[in-house]
Amino acid sequence: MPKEKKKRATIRDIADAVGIAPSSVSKALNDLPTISENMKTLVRAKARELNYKHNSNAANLRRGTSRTIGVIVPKINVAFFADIIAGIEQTCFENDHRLIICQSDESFEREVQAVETLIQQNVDCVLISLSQETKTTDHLKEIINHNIQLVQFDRVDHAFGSHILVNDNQEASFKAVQHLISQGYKKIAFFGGPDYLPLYKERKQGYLDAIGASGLTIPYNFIIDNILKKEPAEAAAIELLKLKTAPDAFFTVSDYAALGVLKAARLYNKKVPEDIGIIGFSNEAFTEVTSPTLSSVSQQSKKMGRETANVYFNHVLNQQHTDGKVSPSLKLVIESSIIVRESSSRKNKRKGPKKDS
Amino acid sequence: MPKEKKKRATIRDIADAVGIAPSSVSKALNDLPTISENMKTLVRAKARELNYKHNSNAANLRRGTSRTIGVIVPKINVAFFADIIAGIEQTCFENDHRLIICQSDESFEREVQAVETLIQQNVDCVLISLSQETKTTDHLKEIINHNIQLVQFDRVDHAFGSHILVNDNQEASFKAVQHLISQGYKKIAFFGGPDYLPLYKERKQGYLDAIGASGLTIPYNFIIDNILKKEPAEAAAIELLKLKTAPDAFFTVSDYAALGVLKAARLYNKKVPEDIGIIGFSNEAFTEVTSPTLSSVSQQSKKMGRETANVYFNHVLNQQHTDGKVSPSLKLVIESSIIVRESSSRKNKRKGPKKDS
DNA sequence: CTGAAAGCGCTTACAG
DNA sequence: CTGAAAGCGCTTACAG
Repeated sequence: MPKEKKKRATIRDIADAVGIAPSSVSKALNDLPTISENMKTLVRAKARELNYKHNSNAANLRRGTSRTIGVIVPKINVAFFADIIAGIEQTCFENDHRLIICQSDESFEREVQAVETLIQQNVDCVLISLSQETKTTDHLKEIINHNIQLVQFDRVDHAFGSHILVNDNQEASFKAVQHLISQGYKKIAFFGGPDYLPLYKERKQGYLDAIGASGLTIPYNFIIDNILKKEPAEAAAIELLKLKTAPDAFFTVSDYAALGVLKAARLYNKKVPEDIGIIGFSNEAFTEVTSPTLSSVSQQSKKMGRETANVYFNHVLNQQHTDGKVSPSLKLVIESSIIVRESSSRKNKRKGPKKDS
Repeated sequence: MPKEKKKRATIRDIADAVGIAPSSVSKALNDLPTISENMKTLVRAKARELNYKHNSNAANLRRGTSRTIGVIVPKINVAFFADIIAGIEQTCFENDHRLIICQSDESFEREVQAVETLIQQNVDCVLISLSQETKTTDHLKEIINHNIQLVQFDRVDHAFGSHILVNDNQEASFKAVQHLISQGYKKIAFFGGPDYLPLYKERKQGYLDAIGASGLTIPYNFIIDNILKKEPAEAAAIELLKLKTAPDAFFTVSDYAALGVLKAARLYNKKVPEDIGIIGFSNEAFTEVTSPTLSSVSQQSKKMGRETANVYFNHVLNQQHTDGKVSPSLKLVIESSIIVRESSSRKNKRKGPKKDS
């Protein structure tokens, strides 16, 4: 065997070997109806023999479409985004599209660069969740300017006219608190996030709505913002549990905070869920392994990824094929689900909660 | 504004606008020394004005190289692989390469398809961690046959001649057990994985080596295979703790198993780390939030991702540039680090363990 | 320093 | 049903 690099086989090689024109080879490989079955069989056999691989670069250039989706997320290795990416990948695979992944690392500058990269790569569609630093959206306009489809998800700019996919934070909180009430808890404390972020504002509003709808009265000091981590949650829970009228349940907008509450309860020898109910948010992996296991709100992140990609595949592509018109921007909301585990199951104890996959 | 799709600007558009040849525009934009600074400035200004974006597809086709890396992992949304991908992405970004991600979903068939896809995409290099189903490597040979570089990581076929990057499982276990011994634990039990997998065989050997080196004697029944989850670990630990001569420490090859041991210890009112020492493996996120926090072996997955990509960027590319020779296959081992937390810190209690990022 | 020409490997009207 | 020709947007010897 000679050592020199063997060049990849091209349709021309197949054409020469079979004794037909390259254009016919192309049509045969693409299974166009204008080629005889006989010839297709011949061509396919020769292609296999020559170890021919289709050259996407060339085809993309010619076609002007790349069958590639680009996705930009703040962090690839945060469980929420990793799950979303897994969902997107699955849907892309089903639709025979490639996936190029960029991470902004929460930097506006890197996000702009990522957009630039994806435009250069000629992707057909960009799926993006904005970085924390992102305040302007000129770079998103660039995407549109280059006739590339755009779908925003989770961290979105509502003011920018694109398809959008978000969680139902408010409704999810509402349901979480409703669940606690259904279990007989009456004095439900709330540990929120920084109130200036829409996400946390919504989660708080859902709590307030559920309390309001139930007719329960909650003291002001049961509602505390900006408690996302374990340690502050533990400290805050201890303060509340000291009170004469202490909470009998906690709804926290973070699972880490729920963990802190759990520790505080243990310190006070309060039994969970008998004396104290707890439900967190995000359905982190550890909620399944604590003792007791922690109830939580699942954002169904993998499903969210699938839905995001499907906005392109089902909605945009179909529209383009059928009427060629640009459809108005979609606003989709992914329904969260309440994962009931031990920490909030005072009645009708369940085994084997639904798993989020 | 007219509604028709505006075409992307090309180098020809710039050429016409500036009044020079397209080839000169290309050279100017690529900053080749053969073009005057004056002209470069002119061209760049016009490019910006026309909102020109480089077309990677065209350039790749012409150059025959895509500046794109392909990566195939079993699961995108498993923390270990998500971290590895984050590391790979970071290194690709630093080296101005794109990243195409495929997941085999532990299916051999999908892995073969992913390889096919990446060859078609003309990637310059494939980074792969094999699926559980993968027993043959003809598809890897295909990669080589198409002059594409190949680096295997973590789940590798040692027999296949490619660059390889793996963890130091055996050495890591050795160090973990050594750590327990240094803390004064003497009767150290081992909960392993399925013994037929090399990974777990290595971890077990490391344990045995450390015990052997220390001169300690361990009863046979302290060594139990195939305990990876929480519940079996809890049950097994309970059985051991019942004994007259019970273990005073547990090394488990999974953090979930460590969690089960922790629960068993709590049941027996054994204090951790005073009465019982525990160290797990993988440094899962939850090890930081349990009470007490769990010591664990960190595989430094993000670093592993960076190193994997760097095999291509530092080693392969450099070799190609300097002497053009194909270098022999590299075998790299990533050193794990012992993350000492509360569950094994009987002496010299530390605060703030090193974080794995 | 600038330009004309060829060509990367496909696909797609168009002709026959 | 098959083929000849043009061209997608670049890059790169080569000439001047």
